[in-house]
Amino acid sequence: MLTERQLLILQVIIDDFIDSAQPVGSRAISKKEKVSYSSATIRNEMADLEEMGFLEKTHSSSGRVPSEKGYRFYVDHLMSPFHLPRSDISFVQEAFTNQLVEFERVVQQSARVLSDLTNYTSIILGPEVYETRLKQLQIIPLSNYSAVAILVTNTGHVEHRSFTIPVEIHSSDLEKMVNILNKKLYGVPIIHLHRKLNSEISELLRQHTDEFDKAYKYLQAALFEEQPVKLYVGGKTNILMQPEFKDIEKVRSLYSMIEEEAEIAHLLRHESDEIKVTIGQENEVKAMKDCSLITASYSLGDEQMGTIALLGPTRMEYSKVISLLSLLSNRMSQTFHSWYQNGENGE
Amino acid sequence: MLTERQLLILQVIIDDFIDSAQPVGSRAISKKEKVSYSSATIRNEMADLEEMGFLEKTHSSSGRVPSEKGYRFYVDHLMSPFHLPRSDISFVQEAFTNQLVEFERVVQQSARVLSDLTNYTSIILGPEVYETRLKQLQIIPLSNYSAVAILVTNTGHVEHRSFTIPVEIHSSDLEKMVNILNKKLYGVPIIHLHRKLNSEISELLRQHTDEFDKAYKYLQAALFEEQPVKLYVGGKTNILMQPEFKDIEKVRSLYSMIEEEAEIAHLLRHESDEIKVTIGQENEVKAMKDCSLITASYSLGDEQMGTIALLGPTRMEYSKVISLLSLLSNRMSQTFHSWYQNGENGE
DNA sequence: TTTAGCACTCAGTAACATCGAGTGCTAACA
DNA sequence: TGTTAGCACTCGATGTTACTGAGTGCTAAA
Repeated sequence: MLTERQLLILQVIIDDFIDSAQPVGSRAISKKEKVSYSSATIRNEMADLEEMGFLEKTHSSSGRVPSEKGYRFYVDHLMSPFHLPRSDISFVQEAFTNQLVEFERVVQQSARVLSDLTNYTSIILGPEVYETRLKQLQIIPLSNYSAVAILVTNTGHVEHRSFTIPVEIHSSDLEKMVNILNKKLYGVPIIHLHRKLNSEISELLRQHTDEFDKAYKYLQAALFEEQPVKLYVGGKTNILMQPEFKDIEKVRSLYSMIEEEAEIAHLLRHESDEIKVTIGQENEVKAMKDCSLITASYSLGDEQMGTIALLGPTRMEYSKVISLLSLLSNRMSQTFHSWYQNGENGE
Repeated sequence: MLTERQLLILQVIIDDFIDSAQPVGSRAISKKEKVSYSSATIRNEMADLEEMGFLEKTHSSSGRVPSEKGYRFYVDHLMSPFHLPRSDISFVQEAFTNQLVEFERVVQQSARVLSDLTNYTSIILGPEVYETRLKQLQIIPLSNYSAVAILVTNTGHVEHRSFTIPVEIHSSDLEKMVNILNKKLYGVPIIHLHRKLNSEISELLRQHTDEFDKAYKYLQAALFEEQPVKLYVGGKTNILMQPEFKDIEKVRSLYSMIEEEAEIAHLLRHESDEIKVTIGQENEVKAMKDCSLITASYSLGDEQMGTIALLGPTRMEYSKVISLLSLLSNRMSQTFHSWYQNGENGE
């Protein structure tokens, strides 16, 4: 077990290192207000803390640097709560006072806020709204050969796709089909659309002509293909400001990782509604072994909608980032909740 | 004037440097097949070429490096035409064989193709279709308090925006208004929408109730706000592979430049339908002083729709890039043309 | 006019000394 | 017995010097 003094020293060292990015020496610590021991004492404690695996040296006569275990301990037990400055809080508030009435915009805006208020890269996953239901389906012919299909959900989300119409399909057929679909599918949760289509509806449609069948296939391809979850990334260049990314090679591997949307999406998705901190090697992905990822979820009532995250070096301002993520995830949930209430009752 | 021999030597030097990124020495040149002079002769010529400003030295005893003037001359007079490998050509073809029927997708795809086939960053501006006309306007109520407005053009482009409805406006009013708008605005070119709305239509609407007026204001804000032209960027990380961008500082300034969409858009827009090469300091923007930008336009008939561009270090494979841009811009124009024909006739 | 030859330049590298921030350890102190 | 002063030691960083070699410019001969 760690003594009070060790806890204090470890905390001060990590705080200092997070701030300065430089190995911390015993003398520097002994000079801190909070600490009233001589550098020699500190040195002894440091040696112990290193032996226990919380600190590391970059070379035999260097100051100490937190190990990943050190960060982990810091995050779990040591970190002092961060009070966001007024300016930051009002910056967040302002971002939400705009007439935002689309999920997409709120999410985009939030990503920007997160990266603007930190020196890290923000990643937001979602929103995946399980309660999203089909509001309306529409086909608008553009010519004899093409049309655009539009799908509107009760959350105001609009999905659209243009497609060419094979000659053998008449546009009136399409129209009829859309009418049928609208009747049958109104209010169906989007995530069940696919299934519902494949089971009931395709059966129903097949009772009509062959042309229907073909038209249906087209429509399905156009509108109901599995859509990957959206990823919003903000402040990609922030990473370049971190001294740990002076090495182009690191930057490259991290950037190309971020492009791998599927992988990121998988990484972000998380169960609990608590804030989760993943430090360095705790990350499954190699390219992130020098990074920490902090994730929080936003939700609609009990249902989780998505994840917001910040990606930075392991030397991260954990405390600040956690406060910020917490604030933002609440603010997002709140916003969505208020809409949804209206949407439900207002019909 | 330059002698034949000087032309040859300059060409070989620049070709070599583009390939190797290393200063080129006289000995290396004299060993090339095409060149049958001794290194001493080459040295003399090099000294002359340097005096004329086509070459530079990095230090007094280093090999030569092309100056910007050298590149300019190379691009204008020296470059040998590049034959794209079969594989590249078929790669481009394949990208266009998909069932692409939306401008956006074609453009996105093209940006990807460009960056995949080069080690540079691709930027595509547009499409700005002057012939785009309003096809249909729609308001779909989501609740008593909100609705989504959808605008569809004859090119299959869909624009949408959710908005909250103030209590004093009844949704049936909105509906009526949309009907009027649809009648009056059908077929109006999108770029004239704004004007038309402000002149004729608002007059017309004002003849109705006050509520109409308010609803109209809302709708206008929601749908017809000036939309900035879209920018598609591909292969941002490609820049990191270039040895001239080993310096993080350069990368950062370039990246933050690319984020300035308005500026980039302004830079890319270009008049002629020829391929335009801008080398180093010829660029107005400071952050691009070590870069070259090569732009080509794609069009619909005589009307230019937008610009495709590649951004890389001044040491660029000009020849290859020009061939590629030319191929792609043709391919894009062709594709759009074929749709548009259909769209026009098919009503 | 071309080229061989040679003196010269300078980035890059390696070897070596110096400096100083930091450590670990020991012995003295409260 | 816990704390601290003192000191020898370590090692990255920095600076000096010397050496190497790819490259040049110039001169003189072919």
